[in-house]
Amino acid sequence: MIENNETIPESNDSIDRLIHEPARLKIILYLYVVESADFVYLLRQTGLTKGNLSAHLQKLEHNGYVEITKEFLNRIPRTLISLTERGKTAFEEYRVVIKEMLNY
Amino acid sequence: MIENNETIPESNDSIDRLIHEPARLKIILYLYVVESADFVYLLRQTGLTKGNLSAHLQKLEHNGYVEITKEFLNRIPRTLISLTERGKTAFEEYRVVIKEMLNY
DNA sequence: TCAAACAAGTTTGTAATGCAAACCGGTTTG
DNA sequence: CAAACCGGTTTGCATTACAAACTTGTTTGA
Repeated sequence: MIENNETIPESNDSIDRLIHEPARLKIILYLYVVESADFVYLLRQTGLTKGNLSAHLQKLEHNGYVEITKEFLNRIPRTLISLTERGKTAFEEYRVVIKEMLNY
Repeated sequence: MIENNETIPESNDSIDRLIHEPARLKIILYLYVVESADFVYLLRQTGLTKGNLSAHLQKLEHNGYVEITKEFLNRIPRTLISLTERGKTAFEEYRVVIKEMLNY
């Protein structure tokens, strides 16, 4: 039923939860400076477990924030990950939002 | 079932998830400037639903970040919420951590 | 007068999420 | 040629955020 005259929550939450999640924030921070990294590198840098990293990367990929390409480097698979333009922009916007919130 | 989490110091320089959650971050931001607010005020300011606000406040209270006192103002209940010293410190530390992270 | 509406929260049910263990296909090693 | 190893992915589980439903008490109004 329709009800309740409570304040309508502002749908404009503005914090991008996809980036906000600490594990993904870490990932993005690395990608932002490196421009391209492979799975193993991120694994070491972030300290996440493999499963965890894999899941987060897939989430980022599904949202178009990162691009994942797989290649073989003399028979060994190699997964390259890079921030897309969209991901880069989203991160920059996220940073602005947080900065304003915490005002510094 | 594992219980208890009293006073686990956020020792490491990792992100304090209790503050990091957007809904609670909002709450804390208001409390940080206002020093004391009532439930209804926070409700309007944050745009959260009542249930949601209630749950988050309880979580903050259980971790000693806020103090909740209930009083009656001519028969009407009034819930006052304020940041504790611990909460204030935690927030300031959180801000430093985020700042460092995003200010590479 | 008393029931219906309202106000201020709390509790409950559920869907989404993060996490690590288990798994998998291929490769190297002993 | 089996066992260990690598680079990931999938699965199962515990936690969480969220809003609906409920609760307790007060005001309104017919």
